[in-house]
Amino acid sequence: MSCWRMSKRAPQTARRADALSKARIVEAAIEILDARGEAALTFRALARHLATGSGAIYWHIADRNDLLAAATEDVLARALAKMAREEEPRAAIGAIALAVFDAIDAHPWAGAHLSREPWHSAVGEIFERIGGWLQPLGVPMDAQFDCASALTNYILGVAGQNAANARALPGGTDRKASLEAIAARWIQDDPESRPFLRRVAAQLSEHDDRQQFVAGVDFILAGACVKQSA
Amino acid sequence: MSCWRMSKRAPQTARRADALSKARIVEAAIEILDARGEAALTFRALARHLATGSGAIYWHIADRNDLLAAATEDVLARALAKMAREEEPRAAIGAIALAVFDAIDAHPWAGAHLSREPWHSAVGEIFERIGGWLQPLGVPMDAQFDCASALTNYILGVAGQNAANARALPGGTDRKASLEAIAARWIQDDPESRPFLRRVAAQLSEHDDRQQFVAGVDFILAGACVKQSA
DNA sequence: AGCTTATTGGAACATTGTTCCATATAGCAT
DNA sequence: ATGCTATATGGAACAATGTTCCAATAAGCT
Repeated sequence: MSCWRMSKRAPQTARRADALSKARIVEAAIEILDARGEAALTFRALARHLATGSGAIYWHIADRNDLLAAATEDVLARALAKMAREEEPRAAIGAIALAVFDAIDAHPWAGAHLSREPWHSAVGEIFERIGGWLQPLGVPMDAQFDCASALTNYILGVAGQNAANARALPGGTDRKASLEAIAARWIQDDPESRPFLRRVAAQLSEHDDRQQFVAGVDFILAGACVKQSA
Repeated sequence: MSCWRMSKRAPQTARRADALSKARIVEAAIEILDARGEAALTFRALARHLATGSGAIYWHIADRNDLLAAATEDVLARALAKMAREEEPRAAIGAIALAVFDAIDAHPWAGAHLSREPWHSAVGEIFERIGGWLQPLGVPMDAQFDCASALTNYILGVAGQNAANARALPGGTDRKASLEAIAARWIQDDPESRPFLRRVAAQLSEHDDRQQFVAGVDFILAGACVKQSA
């Protein structure tokens, strides 16, 4: 109800040296999320980490979703800010996509949140940054919106999958073995079935996610450039 | 612990006319999911719907996730089965993609589940069906795996977003108004900021999701066909 | 100094998925 | 028919969670 700051000014003067604030709460949340995953972020764990009670936390944030959104914003804004600047359109778009990919690879819970809430401001930022390069890249005017959308959808899709993988393969699990197990289940028993999967099974268990991600971005860009202006 | 059927044969003879079974439970779950969304699928609601107790349900399914997976499998298998058969590669891939899109549009919770568990057997089926057409379509051999992956990622990304939209805009909400609100938040106040988003804001709030989805598929396919064989 | 408001900590609540268990039923052997 | 055993059922009980509530505190203002 009475959320953060209905007062006139921001509370410049801290209550104590370690006073609570949205920023400090988000920081603590990110620590927990990175260390032990999304399921470990409970209000009790967070309160313990901050040496306070859950009620105090609710004074600064609206609810758990608000907290996850703020943590996601934090992580993505930082990643996009310290991105290398590029001059050439294709390289620039690739750099943006990879910055997002790497941020989500490092913080899979953020990817899960973006998939769940695609209207998050970070998505707007990604959409804008990518969209701005489509004209210089030579994507026809009437294809630019669809192209930016396709790229955003693709990036969010990969984000969600990375988050799912991180959830399923917590550190220490043998990635290759897990992928082989999935491939085996997909291929099924019948030796006639699923010829395509059989053919690419080795690639499935050995491929590099990051490299494959870039390949997908390149497909979309190449396809959008090829498109004839109507 | 003792999951379904450790007995020698399947229980051919039903206990009662309305005996419980995994199929009946999944059917009831789908009814609840379609009618009132994913959050409404609780074991208590399900037990009430089936006029039984939650313990009885656990005899047939492992846990909530197993139930969602089975419901997703059901819905997607049905959609892929009754798909129109196509002869031409591009049309065939489009038809597969649209069958998945439409199934998830009708059952957004299934999209959410697929995003959360990309190793679901339905994803294997989609991957295989699409992959099988890439050779006839003319996608270079060494690009086929990446192309099928990109398409699958893209489809799952859109699936997740559709699920999120359905969660945020339950029937009756004005879609256009909601999209305009998102666009306004994304564009921010500063009239100089976000030029691309400003330019496409109208498209953002008026576009057709299904048509835009197809455009994205076409980009990926066109891009994959253009790619030079290394 | 007193008063008001912002903030805190933790108890209490409602709801969830899941487990447990006492009971009932069907099929089978005798 | 009659008991026996594995299968199946219904609902109570449990642990965990997000959220709300509230009494107590500390800061800033007059």
